[in-house]
Amino acid sequence: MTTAPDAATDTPPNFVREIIVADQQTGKHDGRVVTRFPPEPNGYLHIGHAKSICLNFGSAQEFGGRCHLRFDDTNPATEELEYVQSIQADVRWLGFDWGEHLYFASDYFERLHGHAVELIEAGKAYVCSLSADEIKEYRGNFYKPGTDSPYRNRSVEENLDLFARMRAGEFADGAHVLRAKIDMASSNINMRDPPIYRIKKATHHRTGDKWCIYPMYDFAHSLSDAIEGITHSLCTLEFEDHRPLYDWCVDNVSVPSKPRQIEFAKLNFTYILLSKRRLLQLVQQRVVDGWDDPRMPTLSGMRRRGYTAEAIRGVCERVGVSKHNSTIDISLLEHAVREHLNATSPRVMGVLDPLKLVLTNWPEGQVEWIEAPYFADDASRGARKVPLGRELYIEREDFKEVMVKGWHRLSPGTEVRLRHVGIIKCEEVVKDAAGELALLRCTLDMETRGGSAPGRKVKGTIHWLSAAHALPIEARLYDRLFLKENPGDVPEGGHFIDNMNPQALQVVRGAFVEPSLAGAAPGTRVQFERLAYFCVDPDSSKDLLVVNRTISLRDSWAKEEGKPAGKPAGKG
RNA sequence: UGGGGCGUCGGCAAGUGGUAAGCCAGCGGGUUUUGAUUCCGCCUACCGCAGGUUCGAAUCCUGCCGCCCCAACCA
Repeated sequence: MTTAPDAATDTPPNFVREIIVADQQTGKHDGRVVTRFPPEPNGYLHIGHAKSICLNFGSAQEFGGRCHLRFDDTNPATEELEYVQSIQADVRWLGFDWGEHLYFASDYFERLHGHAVELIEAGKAYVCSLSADEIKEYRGNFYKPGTDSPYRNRSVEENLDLFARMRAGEFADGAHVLRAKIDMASSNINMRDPPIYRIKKATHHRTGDKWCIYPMYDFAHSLSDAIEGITHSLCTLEFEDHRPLYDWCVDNVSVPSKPRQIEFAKLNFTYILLSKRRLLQLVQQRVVDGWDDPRMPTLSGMRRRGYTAEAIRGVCERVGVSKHNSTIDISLLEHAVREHLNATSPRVMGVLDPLKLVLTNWPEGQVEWIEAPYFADDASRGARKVPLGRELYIEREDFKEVMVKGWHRLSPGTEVRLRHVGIIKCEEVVKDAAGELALLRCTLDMETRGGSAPGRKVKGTIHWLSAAHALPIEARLYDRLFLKENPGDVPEGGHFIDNMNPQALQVVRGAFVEPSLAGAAPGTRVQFERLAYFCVDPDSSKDLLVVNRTISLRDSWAKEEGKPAGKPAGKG
């Protein structure tokens, strides 16, 4: 009994992999592994889908199989071409490739229809003319078995005729439905003669008006899997009750293979909402700026925000695959994002809230271009030149007029290091007429140029910009979209939108970045040293760079400062 | 009054009869020209509860308890 793949891929073992390994060992499906990712094109993909994508494509990859991308487009009322395009882009961005295997359930409409006829001919399906309400009534409930439809015993001929006329468009929506004849007394309500075809006179985004009857999920999905030779059909937990019906469909129709449905728990995160219905509301009510708003948990939103595919794949891997309904701590996602960005983002300097600082002993008009490496620990990864002049901007937050214990940035009379430059001392604090802090006058210790000097030690290093060269930017600071750990937890009479974080987006104008970023392409990711990771937004123009804060750096000082006092403050 | 799942550290999650991995979070410390990164420690879980089988059980059996899903002509 060996589960060798684990060690090789460094991914934790899980029950799905175990099943596949066991199937390969027993020679089931001749050892082939064919999976599929089957989205309905009725919305954008979000991070919850990422788990399914990684599982399906990942399993196929791992076992030398293939994974199909199949659109489950059987409900023309909710589906759109825009979604089929965005879904493909997102799956590709995540790093997966379906090769030739792009399919649509709608491509099987003719064939599925044939299988429906096959069922009718075998006496295993019938046209039911009860209304939706009546069908519901006849279905019974959890405790009461259903009762047979009065149309259950229509003759094969009549069923065939009726079904043909349904297809021909002779009847209005809802007039008839084709039902599988299974067992109205089953303890599993899905088996109580489930409808498998309904009349829906709607234009389909691919088949247009060719059809006015459409197959239902259970029938279309199971047979599509079988038609494609899917071996392992991975879906989420809520479909467990559907498995008997899935198997019934495959077993009662002449399809070339017998796939196995396996259910796993879907992904959930604290502070994130992954309900398609609700995400759609956010978009439609314009609470956000679209599906790709960087505050959205959609793959397109996260991409625009600066999250990387590697990070998202990484979380999916760490999270594992099980049958528990679980909610992952959002910090795991944040960790994965920081981890990858830390390893890949060039460091540059940007100032979000500028405070002017004058180096009084720096000659007026003199500019020095300092060579600064993009990665402090690896010079081979490149460098850029940063201009240094007499007038600088530093982060307002890095100056405190009144010292506090533990503070090691700038204060009147204290020293701090200017990154890549040397040690400066704050000699004078200048205020404006209104008494507001206007600028700092400092001196640069020329003995410490470069940043260090024997015997000199300063605890703080701050970032800065040459005022004359600083590039104006618009910084969009993003934060969690919801304040509640479970955004879907809404009090009586409340709305989930009430749980939103009004500060989830703060637009900062009047921020600056070093000139090396001039003309940076949208999608460029960098770290603003000591602040956060940023990503250049497509809204940027030649006049104004727009950057999105992907995620802030961890900040143990802020945490320290925010701590409640250990003991009552001393008096006096 | 039904059926289907699931219960292992704060959050995930390994473990499949031999005496509880790992990750995230949290806490403490070292290094550091990012209070970042990194490194080193700590986080002492009686495995939902109660019985039973066994030399030995998180792992097997029984009974409870708790949580999730299911009664669309949605997927």
